[in-house]
Amino acid sequence: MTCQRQIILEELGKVTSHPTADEVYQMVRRRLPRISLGTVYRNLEVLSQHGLIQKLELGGTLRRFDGNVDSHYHIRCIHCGRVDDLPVVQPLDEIRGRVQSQSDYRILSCCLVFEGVCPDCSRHGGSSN
Amino acid sequence: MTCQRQIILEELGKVTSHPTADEVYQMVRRRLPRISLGTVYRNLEVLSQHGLIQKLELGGTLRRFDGNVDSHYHIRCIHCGRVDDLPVVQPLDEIRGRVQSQSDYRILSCCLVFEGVCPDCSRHGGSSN
DNA sequence: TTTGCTGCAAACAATTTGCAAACCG
DNA sequence: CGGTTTGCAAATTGTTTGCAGCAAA
Repeated sequence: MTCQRQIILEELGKVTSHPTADEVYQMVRRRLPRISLGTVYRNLEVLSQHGLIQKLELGGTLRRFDGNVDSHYHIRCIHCGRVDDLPVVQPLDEIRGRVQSQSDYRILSCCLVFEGVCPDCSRHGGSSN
Repeated sequence: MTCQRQIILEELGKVTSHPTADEVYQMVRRRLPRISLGTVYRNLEVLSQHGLIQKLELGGTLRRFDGNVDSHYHIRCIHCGRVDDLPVVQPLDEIRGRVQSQSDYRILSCCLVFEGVCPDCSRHGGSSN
């Protein structure tokens, strides 16, 4: 656990915004101005493989990262790209168990992803990215 | 509906393999040797916006396309990247309704994505891509 | 001294775009 | 004709990699 890795983890823990790799880079750079984007990518990868953060691949172009490793749902705004957490209305483990019994894959994980329009974009007619 | 667009749609309807854009390009090229990859991308986009096909963003690097537009689950093998359909153990509309009542997003769609190891990769110890 | 990590820059892969010609209505 | 779509090639975007120097064990 290098200093860079530690700080990346800390910064991710501070926010609930599901930042992209580049956003993490910007956040971390305030504390480590000389860190490189490559290092950020490498450490995000290592951290997620150790289960300390979650790598989110929710569609849209960008990969995002989440300091909250508990299993939960996400929703992405198709207008602005913002990603939020959703209340869990049913444990995914339950669905996963039922699917597992019907599939000959060995299931390792599952995620439930919603797409929609966030409150801000609904209000403003949803301009921009 | 141009000739190219028609053929792309037809070819997608023939398979259940969730091909990538490039795989669609290879399929279509057998019938239209002079079609370009750019045209394939453009038409896949148009077709999915008109709800004639489904664009899948299941994680992993590649975007995939599905001629089956009914709402269903998918599973992706983390070893070989193969994508299969799964038996639906609970309608997504039901979960979606429950989430909608708790969220201030306007929900447009949702998808349930599983990750695991496919039977082939399980057997062979799961080499390769 | 070996091992792993960094910053940097170049490489990559998937997708998108600009453009002139071809096509369609 | 006017708008759309095409093939082609070049550009863009997000991410990964090679490498030489550093730091820690």
